[in-house]
Amino acid sequence: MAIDHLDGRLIVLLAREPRIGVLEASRRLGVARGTVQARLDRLQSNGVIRGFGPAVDPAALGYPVTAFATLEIKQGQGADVRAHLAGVPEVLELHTTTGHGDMLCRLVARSNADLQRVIDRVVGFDGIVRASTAIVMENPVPLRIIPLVEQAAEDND
Amino acid sequence: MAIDHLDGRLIVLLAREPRIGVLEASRRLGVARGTVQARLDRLQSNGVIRGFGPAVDPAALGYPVTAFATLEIKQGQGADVRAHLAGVPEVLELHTTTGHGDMLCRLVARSNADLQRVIDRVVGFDGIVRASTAIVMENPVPLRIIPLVEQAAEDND
DNA sequence: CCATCCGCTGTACAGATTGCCCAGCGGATT
DNA sequence: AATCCGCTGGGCAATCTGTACAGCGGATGG
Repeated sequence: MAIDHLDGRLIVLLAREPRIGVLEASRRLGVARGTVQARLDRLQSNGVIRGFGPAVDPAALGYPVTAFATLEIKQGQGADVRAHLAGVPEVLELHTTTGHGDMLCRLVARSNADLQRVIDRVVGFDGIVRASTAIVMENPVPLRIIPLVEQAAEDND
Repeated sequence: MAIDHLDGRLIVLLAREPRIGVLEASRRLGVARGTVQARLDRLQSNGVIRGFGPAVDPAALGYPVTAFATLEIKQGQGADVRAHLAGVPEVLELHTTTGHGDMLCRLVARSNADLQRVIDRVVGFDGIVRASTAIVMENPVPLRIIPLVEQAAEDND
């Protein structure tokens, strides 16, 4: 479950240069190929590495606007709302949370005007009481994991 | 920039089975290998596909708690706050937004107790006026892109 | 102190894949 | 009618993958 230093270096290496294969990785890390293969297998069956899916940029697909919506849900409607939101392609992510709202979701849209359409579709569902939306202007820190991996690796030296 | 139906099928296929190579993909899609290679190259130079980095699960690394913090920033301190937050490994993502707060960031922590430490570190910086945190309880829709890809592909049939 | 287990190393081999190239073909454009 | 462009189908050498094996050293347990 916890990762050691070599695991950390391997993950960081794969994150930086995803196209390299096992053999090249073993050369870079200075270990035998079998070791890298064993580590990779372990990391994947561990669930530490979920997969190597393509990282698609919504902006390049024509959805340059991102927003976060905080939703307030009518008691007992949670399941229905989840199913509703799961059916909206522009909902990239949905969390249930503590705090002021009950749910937080990440949305994308083709434009600010289009965002209105998306929000209407999202909140146009019985069970959603109120929604407040924050439009993303800038993304100074894009979703990242490497610093955390490095810290986790150091913790287990 | 826009993607056609074949691009869409290719992305979906890669997302479902990331380990398959170009040759296998061409067999599945029923097109020539060169076509898949050309499409992949184009998608990557387009920026539609940013890469194939490993998807690391913070929970498996020992950080099972996720939270979103809305930050209010003192005017003119934006750049400093960004740099500060970029230096905290537990900050996985940071956006500047419209609306009530000025920034929204995604945090992870080893436990609810550890979350306190992370938040203290995040907000313990001159320039951050106020922070409100929502702890994630459930994640009914994990970060996804396939439905959007399918929609974008259909739009360009 | 000794036996055992486990992970890493280094090597080997057949089979599959990659990167690259080319000629031909059909649809769309001009 | 001429041209451009993307896709096809084929071929080639070089590389990588999957898999297996024996040896080695450190850690564990008796």
